[in-house]
Amino acid sequence: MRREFKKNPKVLLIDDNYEHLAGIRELLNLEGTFDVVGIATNVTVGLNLIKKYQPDIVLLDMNMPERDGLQGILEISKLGLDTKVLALSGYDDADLIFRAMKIGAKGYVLKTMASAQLIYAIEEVINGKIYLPLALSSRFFEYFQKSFKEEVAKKEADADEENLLDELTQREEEVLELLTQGITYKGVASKLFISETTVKTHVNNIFQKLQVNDRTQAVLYAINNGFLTKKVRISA
Amino acid sequence: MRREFKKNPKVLLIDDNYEHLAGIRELLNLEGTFDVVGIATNVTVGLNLIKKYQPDIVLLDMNMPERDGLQGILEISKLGLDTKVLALSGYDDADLIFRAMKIGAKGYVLKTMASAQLIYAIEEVINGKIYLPLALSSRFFEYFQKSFKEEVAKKEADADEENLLDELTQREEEVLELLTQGITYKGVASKLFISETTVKTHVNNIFQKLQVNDRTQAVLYAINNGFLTKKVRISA
DNA sequence: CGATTTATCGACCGAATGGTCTATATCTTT
DNA sequence: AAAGATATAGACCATTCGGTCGATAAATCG
Repeated sequence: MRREFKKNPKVLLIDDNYEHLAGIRELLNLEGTFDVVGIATNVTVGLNLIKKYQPDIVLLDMNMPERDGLQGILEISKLGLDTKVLALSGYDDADLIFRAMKIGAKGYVLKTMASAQLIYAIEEVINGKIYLPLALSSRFFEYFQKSFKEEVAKKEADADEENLLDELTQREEEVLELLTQGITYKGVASKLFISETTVKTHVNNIFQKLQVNDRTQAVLYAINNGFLTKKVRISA
Repeated sequence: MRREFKKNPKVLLIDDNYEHLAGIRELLNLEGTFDVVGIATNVTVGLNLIKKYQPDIVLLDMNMPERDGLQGILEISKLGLDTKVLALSGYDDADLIFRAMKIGAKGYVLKTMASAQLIYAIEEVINGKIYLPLALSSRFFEYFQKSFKEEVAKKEADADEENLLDELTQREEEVLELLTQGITYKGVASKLFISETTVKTHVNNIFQKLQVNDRTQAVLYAINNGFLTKKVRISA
């Protein structure tokens, strides 16, 4: 038996640029510590190869026509194997990086990066880590914070501006909650053990306090102002 | 004038551990390229100092009693100055890191890290970059992906299960969209230049397709099944 | 204690809603 | 050409909705 004692990790490459594909294969073969078990120039073929060889890691180009890289990540993860995906891209598009990481890519490297860094990234990912070069993680975090900036600003504004929902009495909240389930006045009356007239009185008060004219608008206001999620709201 | 030609960046420290506070001040003074303009052992005092000295960067301890670090970040950002916040913590708590970065911390370093790395982090942040050491960004990404895992899984499930909204014809969608704004039949009729009877016919068809009995339930179904965000939905 | 808020209820009324049945004109699909 | 889906519309009717006025009782607040 002339085999290595330590089995090499299986690597699969997907990239629509065949030259680049061949280049990486060559690089990894020279390195000698990886087995490139397959290459594909599109996701469809790649998926079949993954099913067949169950590689430890897939280097997946993000910038491909038709079925793009993001979709590819999702479909690979849908296979249910524990194949890791290392995203490859020619550009440091923050949005692309963000979305790729969000849906489960274990790393993201640029094609322009040095071979040594690519090797390192592959090793890290295979070892169960997540690897994003400093330059890219920087872009990622800018985008990440930007995408949450509105949310944070809104939360601050929400805290400042008085919520009309706070004007409601307990009983009115109960009525509103039932209204948001599309229950009729008669139904609300029987659920709360009060008369239909009383329900109507409460509803009228609710409308005035929320400054709306009908139940649909009241329900919309309630939803948009966190009435349903009120009790489960996060602090920061 | 014996002043330096290049003005040193102003640094402010907030940490409830006074010894640690003094230690960092000493370190930065020795370094000679920073001006420590103030120190505070709680956020309240710190905020006043920030208002007074408008530092370029604040080193803010995350693990403080009472008003905690996260709240501190929010309040500093609320001041509207462009003071950057570098979070300090004794532990690599993924949740804390995630939330701190989410609400706008420009970096996050552990107290156990080497002085040189702290200096480097401060410099990076002052230069407008976001700095997260590899070890912490790794933790961050694990947490990040975990928190999106459910969302992704749900999105896949959503794609599988047929959405009753897809049964609607174009015209019915238009009608439903107006219904979700709480517009009356008469109003919908005039907006779509059709008779009220026709609106009612469409509405009836909508109810049957969505398996509901009234407009409130229809609106709720629409919202819960992404009707309003349908056109702006992200692909992956 | 008097004033205010809150919760309850009745009666009356007009407008809006929802259901059903029928019917016509287009347009697509088989 | 026949069948099916779609958009349009009228007639009729019961129910629901929303508004208004007034009224009682309990609780709270100053």
